[in-house]
Amino acid sequence: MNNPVRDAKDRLRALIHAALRGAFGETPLEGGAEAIPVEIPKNTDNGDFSSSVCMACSKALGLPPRKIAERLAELLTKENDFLASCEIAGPGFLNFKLSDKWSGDVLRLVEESGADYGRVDFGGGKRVMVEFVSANPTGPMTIGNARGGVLGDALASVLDFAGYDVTREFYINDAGHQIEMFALSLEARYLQRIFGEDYCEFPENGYHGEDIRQLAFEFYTINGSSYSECDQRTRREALCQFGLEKNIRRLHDDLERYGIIYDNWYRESGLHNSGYVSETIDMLQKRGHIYESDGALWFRATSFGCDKDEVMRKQNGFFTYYAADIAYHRDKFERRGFDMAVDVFGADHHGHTIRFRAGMEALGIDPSRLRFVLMQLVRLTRDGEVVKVSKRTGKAITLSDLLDEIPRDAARFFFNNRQPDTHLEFDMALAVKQESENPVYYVQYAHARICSLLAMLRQEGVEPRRSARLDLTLLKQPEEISLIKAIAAFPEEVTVSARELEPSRINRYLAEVSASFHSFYNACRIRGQEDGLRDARLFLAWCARQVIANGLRILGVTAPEEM
RNA sequence: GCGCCCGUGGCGCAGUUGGAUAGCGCGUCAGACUCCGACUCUGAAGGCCGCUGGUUCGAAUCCAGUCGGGCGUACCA
Repeated sequence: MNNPVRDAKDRLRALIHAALRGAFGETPLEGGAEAIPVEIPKNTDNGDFSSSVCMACSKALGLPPRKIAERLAELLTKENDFLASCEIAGPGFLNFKLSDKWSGDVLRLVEESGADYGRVDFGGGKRVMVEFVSANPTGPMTIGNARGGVLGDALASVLDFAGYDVTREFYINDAGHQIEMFALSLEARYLQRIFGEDYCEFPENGYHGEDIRQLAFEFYTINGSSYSECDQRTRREALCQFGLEKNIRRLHDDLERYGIIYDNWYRESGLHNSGYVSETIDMLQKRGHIYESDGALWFRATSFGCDKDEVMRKQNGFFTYYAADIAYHRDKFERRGFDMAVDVFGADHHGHTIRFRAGMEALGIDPSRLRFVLMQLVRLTRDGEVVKVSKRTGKAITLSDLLDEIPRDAARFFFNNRQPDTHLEFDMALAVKQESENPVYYVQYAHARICSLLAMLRQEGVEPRRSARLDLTLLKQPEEISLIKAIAAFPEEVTVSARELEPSRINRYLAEVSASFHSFYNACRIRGQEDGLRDARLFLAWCARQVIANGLRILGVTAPEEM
């Protein structure tokens, strides 16, 4: 057992299944025990778990739900150490209360698993790649990248916790039109540095940022004017290489400062240089999905549900970004053998999802192996006012600007605090507040409070005891019970987060456990209680600390022992 | 035009494969420490789940339509 909630549900399903067979000789639901609905009721008065199975079976059995419920309840209440009670309520719900053995099992599992409590084998060791941020190497990272960074990183951790073999990857778009523009912009600044501002026109769609000028000047400082006389191509390549390496280094460092470490940085240019892009197009051609028109090569995307075809190779002979991306994703599945690939990107790219899937299908790769997390844009605010630019630079706020102002923990927690597909409001004033209205402090405080409690009792000579020497059935106050339930929910929360690709559930879960702990802490004193009760409660607090620490670790947020 | 996402108390958001009285945080109001960290807790007020119809024992959830907001629909990435 490593998932108490899932196990309890499965066990209840099996019991109900057996009772149905016992009472009616059949299970009228298709799918057998698996299909029996069992859930945790919102209202705790309705028990620990409940089932609406009687309503679902009513028609097939030709009996009113309550009649079915009566027959089942009779069989289900026969002695067993798992169920404490089974009651009939409302239109025919079966409401179950579990015996307190279950609570003890939950806490013993936390003790046994420690830092691994919450790990489940949902992923079955399948290899999954999470590709995220993949910001253009032509400039610094934006706030949007900051959200994508946390989202991707936390998602990767969740998947790891859920039993996948995870690889984090950054895809560097170091080829194509924008890199051309990058090179042209650098060249212009370089030549202007040598021959004066009027020497040449700045390219029309070039990058006007100060960072480009800076890069060109650095290049000049190192190489002097030696590249002013050589042929254009050599000059551009040298400048481009120089600029890219500098920028990629910076992306790497900014992300590291943010707590994000990639397993792999993958270069688009490699796909072109090795001929993999054209090989991929050849493959599509052999399968009959490519045609020529107006001097360009087109992919018949309309055969796969898209509303228009896509250019793969332009009139000018260059491949489109789309062609490279199809090759890149083919590489993920075919050459590197990932079972699943997740792409995290901005909602403004949502049009890609269907086109990417079309490409995979055309290549004979099951498109369901490719999944997407789309995130909406971020709105930065300060005290209710929208913040557009950095006070210091007057330019759009970059990730490193943000980290100059906001602690890493707060930034990481905030950017993951909402479902990806909703617009996220990031209140910079709130993020630095050390008060309960700031959710990250609320959670961290709960952790610190428990640590401090443990330390204090230790000083008084009270060590936490092993569960084997405790009577956990002493924990029966409502606050104790609901804290145990909250702790029990963690593995299932990890499972659902992984299944839905939704790491923000972990934030909400942590806030819940923390609230549950604080309530417990206020209602149930530990110091000064009779030894047995004191030790049981201390153990419960210790378990709560472990769960909070594990959850925070998934988010890449620290779990401080004091604040 | 076509396509995707989002409409839930004043604000920000949850709500699992349809389930019982729609929750949480902030804010508002009223309370709780000579006692384990008050960075905390307890309670109250506050909602036609955008609107209309449909599916059924049962809808915030599924379907159709409609209104409002965001985005996409390049031989850019």
